[in-house]
Amino acid sequence: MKNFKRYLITSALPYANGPIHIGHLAGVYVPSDIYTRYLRMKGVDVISICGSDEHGVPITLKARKEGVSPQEIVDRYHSLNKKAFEDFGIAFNIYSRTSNKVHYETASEFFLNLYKKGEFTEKTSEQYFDEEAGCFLADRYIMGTCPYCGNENAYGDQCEKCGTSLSPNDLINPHSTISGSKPVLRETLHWYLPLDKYEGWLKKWILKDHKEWKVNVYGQCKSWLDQGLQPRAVSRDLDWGVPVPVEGAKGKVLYVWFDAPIGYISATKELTPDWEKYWKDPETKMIHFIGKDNIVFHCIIFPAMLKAEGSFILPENVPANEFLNLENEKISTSRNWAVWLHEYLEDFPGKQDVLRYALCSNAPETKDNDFTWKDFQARNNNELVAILGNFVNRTFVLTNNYYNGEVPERGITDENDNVVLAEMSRIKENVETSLEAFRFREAIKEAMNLARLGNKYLADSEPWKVIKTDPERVKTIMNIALQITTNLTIIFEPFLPFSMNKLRAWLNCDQLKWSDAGRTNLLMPGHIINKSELLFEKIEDEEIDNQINKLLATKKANEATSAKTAPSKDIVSFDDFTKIDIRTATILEAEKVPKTTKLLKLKIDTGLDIRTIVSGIAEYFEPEAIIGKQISIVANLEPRKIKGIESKGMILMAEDMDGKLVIVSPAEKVGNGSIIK
RNA sequence: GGCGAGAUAGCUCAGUUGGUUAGAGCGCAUGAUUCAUAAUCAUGAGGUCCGGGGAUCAUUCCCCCGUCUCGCUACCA
Repeated sequence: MKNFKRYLITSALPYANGPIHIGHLAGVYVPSDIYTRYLRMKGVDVISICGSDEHGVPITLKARKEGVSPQEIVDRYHSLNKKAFEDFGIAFNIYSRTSNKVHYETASEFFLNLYKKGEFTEKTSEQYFDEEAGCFLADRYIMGTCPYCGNENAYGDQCEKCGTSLSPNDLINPHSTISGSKPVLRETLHWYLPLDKYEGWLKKWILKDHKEWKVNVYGQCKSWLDQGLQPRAVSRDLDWGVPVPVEGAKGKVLYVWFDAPIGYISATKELTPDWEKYWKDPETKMIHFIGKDNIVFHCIIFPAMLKAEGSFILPENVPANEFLNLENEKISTSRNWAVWLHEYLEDFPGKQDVLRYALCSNAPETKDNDFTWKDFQARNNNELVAILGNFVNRTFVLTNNYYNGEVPERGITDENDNVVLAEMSRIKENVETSLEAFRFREAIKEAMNLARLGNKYLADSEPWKVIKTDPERVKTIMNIALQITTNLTIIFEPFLPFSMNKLRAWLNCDQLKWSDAGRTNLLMPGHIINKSELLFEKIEDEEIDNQINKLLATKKANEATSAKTAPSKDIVSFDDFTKIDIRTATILEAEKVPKTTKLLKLKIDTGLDIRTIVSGIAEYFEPEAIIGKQISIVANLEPRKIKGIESKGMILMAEDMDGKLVIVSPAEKVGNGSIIK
């Protein structure tokens, strides 16, 4: 096992188009913070790097929507998130941002280095250009009619109505969202990083040399490498981002995936003039904390960039977590389905550690997990309050009652005492092993065992009884209880820094080193401890109900807005309306179109004829289940070839907010071909 | 559609390089206890280890076929 001199910890740069939520915390920032704090307590040289990722198309879109500049958007979320992290006790050495000067310089320089070394390939391709606005259009800036569902507001990369992924060329009647004009195809030059060139090297580096990586991480890398890597464009036609620093690249910026990871480097530069020792000395151990959606970037693409540059070290490990759900549903920024960190801090002042504890205990380390407010409450009331807080409180009350806060002398210890004393260092080692292996759930559980040990020790030795018969013996018992309490301040420090800070103040003791954990003489006889308060408070049902109601309100609001989102269409004349031939029909046969996810091929009886209609409903209906159903169709729609099958007509569906489809059929059975009017 | 990961007690998760009674925490039940925020301690009940096949003396664990969840990917329509 290689011995490292220092650590470089990076945490995924949060995207500055929204606030931080519990999903980010559980997946990335809480584990990274625990790990960093642990290393600091060990006294090793470690820095923790993070910052806002502020480029990319979604930010420009949000800015446009709100009628402000992209800079205003990123300023807003950068300061919001930076403060929230600080208040939550995520102890980054620096929380930087990719819109600052150091980053522009660093990213340009990085690009130029590769450029000069000839690491890029250049390629021209045709892309849509807006002649009125005078710029190329990102896929998201192009709207048009979806060729599959007819939605007139489909984006160039995706139709949000039917969920289909599109390319801008698929759109019927494409128009620019900037000027509204019809875009034209124009040639544009881009630079590509030939990932294929690094395939062999990556295979060895990951598949052979890093078999210890988490199975989800390793598996996904293997899948990518087995499929073969393709060159990837590193530039885009956009005006928001780091300009491509070569001649003739006006209007081109570094693509955000290339730009963002360099943010780790520029943040380090901003932090210390010594940055190179963290990034270039092979005796530095670099760890990337990320979520599972980022695996490919951090395990394949960024390492390839670093390798291509040549002078940088590579990550030793990338402990990516899975995702956290909230009350059984996916967390979603756009749907406001989240517990936002800045709101939590307002709603639960002084309770940072409770959330840290709940998220760490239930971190999505091996699979997606669910956060519920009930679980949060239970973790607090049954574990933090009942086990940890209670033990601490018992020890303080007894010590203050019996000895006025003076730590008593430890006399002769009995067998049980010795077992308990020895157990402390065993727990320390267990926590250590778990942390080193990035098993944070296991680590925090083991830490809690120290408090359990304390409770059990008091229950077994019953000082409140013994005090009546053998006061000398009680001194030994309480000395041991106090040593356990002091050990708690070390063991729990990485997990619950706020509470341990309080506890140290009550114990009247300084912050100790990790290596002190397990020692049985941390508080010397005669040392005076202070009065204590409650380490944790119970959380009542009312507070939890408030939070749950808040979420229910969000749900309602979402339903209401989605009802509003379908704006009414233009008035049509009665004549126009009558042109549409809507009538009833019955499904005779239904089968899935092979090699598609959404398409069903239906044979229907329209009363006029038997015909074939292809419909994108396979995700919601089993073919067998809809055979015999009476439906409504548009019978005179222009036929269209879909997947090589001629589709004659369209089936009418009602679509709810989640995209769920429901068949529109007559309330009672009527003859096929009955006109709907 | 391709690929990756997951599916184990009411909940959140361990685990088994295949081997007699599958574990932990929380919840639940019962008992003990009162120093402690009804907090603690002990004991106990709870499981077709996603479904179906197969190989094996034996499998929750291996192989095959499915189902569900999540992620990545694909000019899938």
